[in-house]
Amino acid sequence: MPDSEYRDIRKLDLFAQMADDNFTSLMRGAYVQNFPAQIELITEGEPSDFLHIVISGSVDLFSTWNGRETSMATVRPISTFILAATIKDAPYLMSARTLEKSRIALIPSQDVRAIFDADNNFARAIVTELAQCYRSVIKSQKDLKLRTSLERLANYLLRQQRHAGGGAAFELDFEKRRLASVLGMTPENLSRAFKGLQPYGVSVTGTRVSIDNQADLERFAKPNPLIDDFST
Amino acid sequence: MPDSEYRDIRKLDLFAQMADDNFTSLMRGAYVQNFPAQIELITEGEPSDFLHIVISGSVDLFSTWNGRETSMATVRPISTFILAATIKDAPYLMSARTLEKSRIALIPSQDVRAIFDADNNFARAIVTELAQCYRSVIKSQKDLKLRTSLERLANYLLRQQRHAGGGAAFELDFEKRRLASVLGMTPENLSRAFKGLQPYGVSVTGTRVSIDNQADLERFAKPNPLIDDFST
DNA sequence: AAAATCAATTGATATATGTCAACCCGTCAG
DNA sequence: CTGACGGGTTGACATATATCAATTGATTTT
Repeated sequence: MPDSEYRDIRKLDLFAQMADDNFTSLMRGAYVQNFPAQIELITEGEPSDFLHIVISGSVDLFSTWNGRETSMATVRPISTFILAATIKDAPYLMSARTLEKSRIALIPSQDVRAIFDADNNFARAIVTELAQCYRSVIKSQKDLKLRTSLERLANYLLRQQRHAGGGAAFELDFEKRRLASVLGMTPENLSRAFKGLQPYGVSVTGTRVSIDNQADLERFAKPNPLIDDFST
Repeated sequence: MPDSEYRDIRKLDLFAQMADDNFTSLMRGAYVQNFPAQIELITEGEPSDFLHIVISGSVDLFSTWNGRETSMATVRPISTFILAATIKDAPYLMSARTLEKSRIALIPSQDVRAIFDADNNFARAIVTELAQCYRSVIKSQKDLKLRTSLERLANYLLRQQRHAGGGAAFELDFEKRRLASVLGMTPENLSRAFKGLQPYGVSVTGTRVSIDNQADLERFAKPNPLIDDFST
């Protein structure tokens, strides 16, 4: 692993405070691999052998049941996924596939658990990370249960806009079919939802979105920090 | 606080392994109170001043947005809630109200965070607890996104049946209107869903449910451990 | 360039779910 | 006893969302 990657991983909240020895030892056991797009990295139900870190590219976390599939989240550099399964030594609840060519570090789960037992700072960082993950899913759950698909899209656009810097025009960072799945609707319905937001000043061309009437859209979307803020 | 309660709380996974001194110190700062039914204990958005422990009774965790309300979970003795907010020192994402007369212990959040910093066993227990909570919400999310309301009800009944000991007949432990909210549907729709399960051998009288054709119902519900098992 | 592919869109239609109003039936207070 | 209340149910209807089939448009392959 190049030094720059090593340092980038070290900077993650999860690893920043742990003892040098322990971090080095974790990394010594790690594999780093380049994967092409559309490779299934893990399959739900399997034992959690590795903690994964996305170094570059992006990864889709999804789940299936009875022939249906839904996208649960997208992981972008640099962050980890499958932490809860690793810590609990329990089966993966979600599958993961690369969305594009991606570079992934794999840390054996038993190493993570061993260092977790030995390094208190690491253990604390894991608590913070898990609490963050937990709260994110709760927010997503509220989004799903309290809003219609049109409202979910409107709020997603506002979040994405802010994430992109706040300008009136920005790019979707999803393929639309996957955005639909993340938002809990069909691609057809997403197309119609975009049209449904036209009266509020939303226009779309390809992946480029432009919000022409910020106030109108916000009045409709009613964004709420307890659902839409990433940080809290 | 009576000794028996003290010991029951001590037995919780969250507190079982921590040092005696630290547990005692946590409990010394705790308030224990009896609340009548339908009291709002906490309101989403407020700072998380206390970690709550339900000693007896039951508590509904719910959220609201734009005049709508949805039930997120029910907490039954003996367990804690609002752990993630306490640890992150972040606002509550959910509100909580008593469903019946309930006895609740309140531990000041800053005490929890202080002991969390001082007691490694406690910190580890928190990790396990949070990982568990996180995985529960993920399962619930999968349930919501991958299943229709009829399928959610069918699987809920199977879970509840197992929880009640596995016999063909058992009691719902929810008021139906709240069950509807937990399952993400309206009370009217729940009524119809129960009827929709009659062909699979489900009959309901009041809160008593009887599953007359286990195999048929399971064939329809297709329960899956990665969604429906509590433990994993 | 022609053909093949695939995401995105559109229209027609079906299904799922929500809403509203009415009613039933227990419980409880007067 | 009686009337008010509240949860649950039912029917009629409205809306939201999914499904299916066809088309478009862009991109890649041959």
